[in-house]
Amino acid sequence: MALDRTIVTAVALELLDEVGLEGLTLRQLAARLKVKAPAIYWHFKNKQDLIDEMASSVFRNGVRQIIPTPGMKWDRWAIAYGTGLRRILLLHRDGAKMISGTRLTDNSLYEPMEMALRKFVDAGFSTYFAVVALSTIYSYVVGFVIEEQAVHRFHGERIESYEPQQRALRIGTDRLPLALKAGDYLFSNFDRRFKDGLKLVVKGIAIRRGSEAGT
Amino acid sequence: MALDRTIVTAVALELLDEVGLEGLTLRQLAARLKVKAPAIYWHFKNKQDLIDEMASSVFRNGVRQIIPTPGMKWDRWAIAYGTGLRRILLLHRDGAKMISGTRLTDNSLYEPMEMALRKFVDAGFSTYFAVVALSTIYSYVVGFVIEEQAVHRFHGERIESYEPQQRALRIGTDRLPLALKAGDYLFSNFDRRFKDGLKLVVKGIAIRRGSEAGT
DNA sequence: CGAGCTCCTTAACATCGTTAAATAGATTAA
DNA sequence: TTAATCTATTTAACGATGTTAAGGAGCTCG
Repeated sequence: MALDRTIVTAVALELLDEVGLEGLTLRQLAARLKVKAPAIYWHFKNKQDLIDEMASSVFRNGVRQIIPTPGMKWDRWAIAYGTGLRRILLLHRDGAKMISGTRLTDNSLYEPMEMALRKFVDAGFSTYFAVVALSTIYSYVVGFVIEEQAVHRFHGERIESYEPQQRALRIGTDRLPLALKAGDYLFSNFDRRFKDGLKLVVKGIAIRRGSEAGT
Repeated sequence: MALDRTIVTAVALELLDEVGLEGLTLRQLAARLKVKAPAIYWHFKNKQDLIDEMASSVFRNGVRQIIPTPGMKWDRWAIAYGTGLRRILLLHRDGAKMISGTRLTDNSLYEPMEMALRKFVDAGFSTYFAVVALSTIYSYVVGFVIEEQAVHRFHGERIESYEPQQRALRIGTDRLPLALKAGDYLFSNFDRRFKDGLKLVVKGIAIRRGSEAGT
């Protein structure tokens, strides 16, 4: 009855948060919608089509967070872009994996991209280097959050084999002191490490701005 | 008979190259090994265990490419590390996705990590910033190659909806000139864009070296 | 010779994505 | 008003998947 792509997508995202991307099945989703599984095929071509729509929906809802603010200087905005992008990916369990495996064909996403590139170009970047800058931040964020969500699954819970003690046991105490210590930084305080990595990328963009790319 | 984890893993990687991560099934793998599917369970706890081993194997074989050379300056090596890491991920279809979804628990990987961190620390970085630097490159590379392999699946073939013309149609010609032009850069010449992004990251590491992180 | 271990097969299970066909309800056309 | 058409779903089924249980062949060693 009152069943359309929007509602199916919304409920699918709820289910995603509970069972993860692997656990997301059409039968479970259908049950939540008080419907049988094949009914979903009236609204979506197949499961991938549904997942594409889920990803697009998440992006569409969050895109405001990463649209350039007119007055803001390019480097401050670049930080805001990376931060906002991460926040979007963290909105749902396995968010980064979901989005990375998806073709974001939603046309409404090209306009924010245009604005983002414009921000760089207006600051004096070539179009090519604007693309490099933007996509480098994007790659960094997606890569970071995929790792983050592999450890944190959602908010809170941790996965056993990432427990510091387990890791320490495998490494041994003496021979690899740096690798051992690295665990403290790698598996806790993701916020801080993310921010520091992002700052570093933006600094790199700034410094390579004049010297055009490829040199 | 002559069936062990090494052989199963090797054949699984061959199969991966032909069918991709989604198409990789235990029955197909078993057929190649001239064996029935449950035989695999003698050597591996389950499918994830197999995939973990595949990923670890790829890494173990390629790790030499990303081990620091003693004489090399840290920033030149950082470039070599990113480049080598990408090459490893590109060795197999869906390589980046495979590795990103995997816990690399192989103990033999901690030693290269130790050496990598040592390279940074010896150059004057704090342990924390060495971790930030290394993991930032890692995240960037993984994120980049996931995208790259979504477009290129393997070497050569391209996926239809990424075809420039298709994209141009969706975007429209006039209103979003930068987003349109971006397609040229985003979907061709991955080598160049990767290298430029990597350079940018390494430059960022260099500049933030003195000013400790978190500031 | 026989017990036990290693490694594989046969058989089966629940579950999955997906398709085909039937069907109820609403809308439209005659 | 009735017949036809369209929309949205159900029922039934298919082939395929990961995985488990039980059994059996072949080797090793007491």
